[in-house]
Amino acid sequence: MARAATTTDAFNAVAEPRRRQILDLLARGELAVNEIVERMGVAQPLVSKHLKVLREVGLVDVRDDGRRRLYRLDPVPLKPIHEWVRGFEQLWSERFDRMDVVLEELMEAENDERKHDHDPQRDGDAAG
Amino acid sequence: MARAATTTDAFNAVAEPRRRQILDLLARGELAVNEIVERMGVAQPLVSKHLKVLREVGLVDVRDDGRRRLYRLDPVPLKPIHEWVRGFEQLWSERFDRMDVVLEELMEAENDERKHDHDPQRDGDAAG
DNA sequence: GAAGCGTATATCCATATGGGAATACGTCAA
DNA sequence: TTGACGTATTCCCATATGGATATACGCTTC
Repeated sequence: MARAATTTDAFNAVAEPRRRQILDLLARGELAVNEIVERMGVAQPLVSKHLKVLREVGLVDVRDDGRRRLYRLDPVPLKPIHEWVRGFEQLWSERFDRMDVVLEELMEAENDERKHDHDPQRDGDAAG
Repeated sequence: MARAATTTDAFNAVAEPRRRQILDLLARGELAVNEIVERMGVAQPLVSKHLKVLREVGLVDVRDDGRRRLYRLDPVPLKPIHEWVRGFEQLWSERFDRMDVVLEELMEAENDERKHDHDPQRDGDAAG
């Protein structure tokens, strides 16, 4: 019945453009409510409401500072979104129209993760 | 006023779990409505409704086949989501604890985007 | 304590959602 | 044509949204 609450998960929370905008702002660093209000040009109560939604899905943390409240980004709840969409990436990306390249990149990525030992000179070729 | 329509963009369309499920199913290949209904175990009119939303945001294409309608995935509208979330990836991912690697990957991505201009007549060359 | 600031909460409203049920529509088989 | 099938559409409802406005709360300074 009715649409799922915006506080259900990050998918729903982030469907609202202004909430994405807030997250974009907070990506640069901690901000007080009023600073967000000024940068966005919307009413303060509205910003507080959006922040509440973001808090409830864990996308932001709050910290008291005198009579101000400083909000900080917590990107972790975005992970499921990233992972879900990522599964479709190969279906649109030009980078993936040749399977050998795809596999090569995947293996490089795995190697990077496993031994943190990547090749320092690989800028003259490829993709060109 | 009121929440933005589900048909506003992919962000809103995809906020609904069943719609993500449909896209997951279609990622494997074209499906008729009834096949989706069976795999999801929900009422047929509901599936048709969800498909309509997905159609309106361009996430699926339809094709008539006798009295059936075959739905096919079109992942392109997911791109903005992927790109937006990707901007936050470095904030949680282990792969990004080495800044040099991060910067290198970002520059590659930018180059890829800028050169989108690649030769339309030949698809067998370059890129590798 | 009073005033003022920064922020959160409470109403109010129009809107349209996801679901269920019933039904209309188009196509194929007798 | 008649019927069955596969899909889409219509009507109904409870729900809660985003925004506007007004107000309450907590802290700080006087």
